Amino acid sequence: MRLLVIEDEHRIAQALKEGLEQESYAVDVCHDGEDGYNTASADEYDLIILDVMLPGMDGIEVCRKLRAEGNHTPILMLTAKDQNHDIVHGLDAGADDYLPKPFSFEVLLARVRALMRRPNESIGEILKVGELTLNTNTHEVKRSGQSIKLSSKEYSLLEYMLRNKGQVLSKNNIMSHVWDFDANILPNTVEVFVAYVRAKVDKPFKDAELIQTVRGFGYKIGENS
Amino acid sequence: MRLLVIEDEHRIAQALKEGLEQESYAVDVCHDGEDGYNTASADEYDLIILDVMLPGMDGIEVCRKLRAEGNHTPILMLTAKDQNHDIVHGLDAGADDYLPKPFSFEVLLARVRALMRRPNESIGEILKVGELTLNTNTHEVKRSGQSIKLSSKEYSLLEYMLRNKGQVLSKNNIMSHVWDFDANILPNTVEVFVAYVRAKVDKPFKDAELIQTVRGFGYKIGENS
DNA sequence: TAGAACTTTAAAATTAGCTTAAAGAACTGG
DNA sequence: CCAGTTCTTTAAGCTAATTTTAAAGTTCTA
Repeated sequence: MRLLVIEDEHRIAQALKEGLEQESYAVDVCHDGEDGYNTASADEYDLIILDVMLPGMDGIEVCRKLRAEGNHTPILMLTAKDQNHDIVHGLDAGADDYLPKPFSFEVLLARVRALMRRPNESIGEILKVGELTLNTNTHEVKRSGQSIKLSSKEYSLLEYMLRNKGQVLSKNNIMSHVWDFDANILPNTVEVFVAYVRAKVDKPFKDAELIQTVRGFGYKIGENS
Repeated sequence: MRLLVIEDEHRIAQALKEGLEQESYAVDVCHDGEDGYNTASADEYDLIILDVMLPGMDGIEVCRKLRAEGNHTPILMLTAKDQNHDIVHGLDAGADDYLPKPFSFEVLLARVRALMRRPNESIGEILKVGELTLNTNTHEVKRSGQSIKLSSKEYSLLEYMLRNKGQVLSKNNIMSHVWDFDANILPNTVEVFVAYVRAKVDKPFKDAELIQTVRGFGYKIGENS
């Protein structure tokens, strides 16, 4: 779990870093709002500990900007004692929690744990065609309940086709979307991989063939012709 | 939104009820732990405001019992001022938040709003996959009742995987969540640590291998393929 | 029915991941 | 503060799986 601490007082920042590292968290530190904001939006953290009072851009502002750009990383805000308006503003700016200074490390840790405890909410996008499903999170591919094991390229090919189901995809199109840029591939490679995927996804099942050849144009995945 | 207030001081309970009703929440009140616990487990509330100090069964106990029976209703705990151990115990018992008395109504309202915003059903602090458990509080890791000793990095890696169980995590993803910022690590380091964790967590146990390699994509922790 | 378009097969080339060993860091107990 | 220990990281060799190519076989259609 990787945390970002945005706190201008070096003494506190250092203490937090050390204490949290003791608890086996990976911790990065920024000392002003600007820097903190940039770091937070550039990298994916699991939690941000954010001081309200910061030189330049303050904590509320940092928080608001991160939320505005769709960043949902949990934020624990450190507020000055008895500054209720900080708390209210902070929470309204999208902070998930606050901790009034001064606080004991033990309490901080409990708050951090509580915030980390949130759901595994990753919304697994599941691509489907007929009885075939592909879970983009777990990379699980199934047909009629039966699990299918694909290699990396096979998976990429199938995923690409499913994301464009019903459409006819030319070999060139497939080549440029499934292989990378500098990948000098022959069209035959696509044919071979289509065959591999068919062998695992279509052949073992009696019902409709999902992957269809459109002679002269390319391939298509879909339920019926 | 329906709230339950469990608070023995009638004056405070009444003030909360009125204030919250003003905000158009439906509010029920209980005056002791027993009654509060029964009410909370009988009916489905959207939020429970729970005083720690209660006659009979105290707030911590109420909280623990509700969580034990799988109730995930967000709980905001009211603690006595400067009783840090209350806070820690409360959070560890599964409370989602706390508010030290005395508090302004404005702050309470902000906390209530924040909790309501939060996705329900936050995961407990014990992470599990099959027979494997990891206690994020004590850092204890067990499989089939047997205690397993992990180093700090090994622990971090396993925790991260468990928090994202079922999902395929690329080496890069793992690198950026388990190691910090300036950590220049090779992907091979991840491979080595996965091997270490496997050696302690999977190898000594005959049953299913929990940590799976998804060739070309990364690693996944989960019960079955 | 000839030729283009696709399929299949099998072998060669490449790569990902595992293992091992050893160097360097960070702790620990005296 | 130092020596021994444990933990973290790198590097290199190995294996097995995947990717790619090439060539021979089929099918379709004009």
